[in-house]
Amino acid sequence: MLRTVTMKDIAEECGVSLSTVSLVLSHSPRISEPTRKQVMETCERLGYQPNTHAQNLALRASSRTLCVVLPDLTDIFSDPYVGLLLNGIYATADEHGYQVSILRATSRFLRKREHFNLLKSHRADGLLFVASSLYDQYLVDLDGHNIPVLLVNSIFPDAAIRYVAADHKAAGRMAAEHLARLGHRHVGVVMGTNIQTQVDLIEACGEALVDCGVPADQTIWMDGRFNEDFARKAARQILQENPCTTAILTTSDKMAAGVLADLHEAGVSVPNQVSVMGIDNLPASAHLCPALTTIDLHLTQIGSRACERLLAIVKEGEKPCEELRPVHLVERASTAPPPAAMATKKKAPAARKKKKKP
Amino acid sequence: MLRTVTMKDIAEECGVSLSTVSLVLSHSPRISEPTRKQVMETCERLGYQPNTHAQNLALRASSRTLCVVLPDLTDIFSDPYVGLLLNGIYATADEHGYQVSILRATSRFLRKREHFNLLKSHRADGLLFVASSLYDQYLVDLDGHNIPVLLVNSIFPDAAIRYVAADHKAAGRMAAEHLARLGHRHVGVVMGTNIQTQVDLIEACGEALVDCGVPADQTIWMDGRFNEDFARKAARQILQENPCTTAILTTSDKMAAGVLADLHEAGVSVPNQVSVMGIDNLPASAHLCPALTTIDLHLTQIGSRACERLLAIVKEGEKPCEELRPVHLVERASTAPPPAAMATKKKAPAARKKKKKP
DNA sequence: TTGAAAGCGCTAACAC
DNA sequence: GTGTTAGCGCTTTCAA
Repeated sequence: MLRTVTMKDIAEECGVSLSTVSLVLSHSPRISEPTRKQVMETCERLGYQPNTHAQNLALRASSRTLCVVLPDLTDIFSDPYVGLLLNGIYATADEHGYQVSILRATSRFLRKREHFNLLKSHRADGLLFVASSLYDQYLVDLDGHNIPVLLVNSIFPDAAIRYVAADHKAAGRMAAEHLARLGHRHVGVVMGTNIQTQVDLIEACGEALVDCGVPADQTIWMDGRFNEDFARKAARQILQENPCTTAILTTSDKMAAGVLADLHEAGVSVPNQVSVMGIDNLPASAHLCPALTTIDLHLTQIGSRACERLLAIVKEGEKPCEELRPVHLVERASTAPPPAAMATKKKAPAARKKKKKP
Repeated sequence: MLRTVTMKDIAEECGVSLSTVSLVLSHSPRISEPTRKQVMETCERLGYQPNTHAQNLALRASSRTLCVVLPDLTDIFSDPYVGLLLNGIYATADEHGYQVSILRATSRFLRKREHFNLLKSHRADGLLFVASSLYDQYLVDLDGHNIPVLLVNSIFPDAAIRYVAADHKAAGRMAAEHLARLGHRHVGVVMGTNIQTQVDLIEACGEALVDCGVPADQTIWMDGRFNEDFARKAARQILQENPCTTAILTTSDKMAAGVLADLHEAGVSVPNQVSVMGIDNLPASAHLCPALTTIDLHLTQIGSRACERLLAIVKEGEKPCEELRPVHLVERASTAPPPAAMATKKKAPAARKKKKKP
């Protein structure tokens, strides 16, 4: 085991006082070169490492740590959406010499209102909330307290909490326009609505669709859980309800993968019969079959930017922050013009093998 | 901002001494009920929260924190492989009331040998290394020091470091046997060899293939980087080198996704013309087209188990740990018997459109 | 049952 | 230049 060596040990070993050692270690200029050298060397030799707790205590100061709070889902870390955000957060925290600590908003966490305690107990200098949903009503508490807190790629409508998020309205519009431009007139949308940014996205999408001349009643909206399984079922149902559907838009790449899988199973060819589009641009989406057309939310950048803004708040104090970041269309193989028969405005009889609902 | 309230504040407010407050908070039985109540209530009212640094310092003790060290790859968090391991680690740490802190082995980290410092500075009670490769020679240092360290799903051949890992040899054997059982006689293997467990896996796989009657010279081995892009190229090359190939095994699901994408692009039907198989069983693999046959390494469980073992070491001291965990075949749609023409032992002339290597 | 006091390892005035 | 000293907020004997 590593025996703990303290400043006192160094001082004794060198025959100097505690404060001399302290001064050397804090790079004070008013220390003679020989003493400095001797002390440094002894530290090296004995493997001295300051006790962080003592240091933080004496500095009555920050632990130079940011906390990321994740929802308490057992599989939260294996979600690449979260991962991308974390990539950015870590990179930026690192650059600024900050540690980051990831916590989950378990029921215990919420009961004890740990988000406050983290700050009070000096375990964190600031808090980043990632992937929080509209259900996370505890966030409302954060409003007003002027606490160094920031939401990463989410928005909380009921409270004035800082955020950095992708411009989801732009994303929704962009997706709608892309599909409309290709000629799609019957689209199905698979979405989750438990997150404000999603709500914004689909609202903008709906409007844009109408603006582009797609009659509102030709669009089917399927609302449900944010995973592949729901998406699979939703895809099937959309094609049953309206066999004329030539495009399915999902509000996440993860769901798009589910749709793709379902269509593959059902023998529906993508993009020849049906186009599929996602939102997020996860790394894996480029390697789906076919490669997925999507809107790049630049999640890593959002994480990075969020961390930057939070750090500014931590260091310089109170500041509002409501930053919407640009998004971009990534066109790949999963979208194409609708099949000829479908492209016409008049509802052509569908030549598809999907069986109708009994 | 939150004003810091200390034990002293509570003591004064209640008109008792500091130590009384301390005793109350540590649930000492020798405190009168009225005092206890009064103190507790005041803590509640004033929102008292102990200063962790002071506490840790006084306890000259653990910070009840485990550190996870990840390789310094910018996209490390969005890798679901890592995510699954983290899921397990976090769940278990939580259960035991431990925090976890994730660090990246940046060059600065290595230069300063932070893995030692984390322990010395009491920022961590134990260390978990995740996704480390054979290149991470700094791990060799860990040997001998009897430090609370454990490798998660990796093995380091040059040093005696504790580990909990999937039984990769079993996985290799299982995969080989599955393909052989289906009747495949010409298989291509796409692999990475910068990780000991991978080396073990492919060795076992190669032996099993031969044992099952697949002549060694009918197997093509492609070694390279651990990502989709390499896998895509490798797949193409395998089919060029041996158009008789009826099955491609990759040593990770991620690479399998790349192979699937490449075959899709090349118009090769999976599993009708070529079977594809992965290793890991990532959540997304069930939603690939077609759904991927793979070996489940139970990564979440490995993370969980690794954390458990480390915790035992932290609490009870030195213990060796070399634990190999069972793995299981997950049969899905991407594997099937080879096409009839290929199944015969005699090399039938290939009726495939892939062009031969010149 | 409660209080006083020492000490955890470090920082930062201030004195020499 | 270097040493002395008083905290930082908490735990924990030991006394009262």
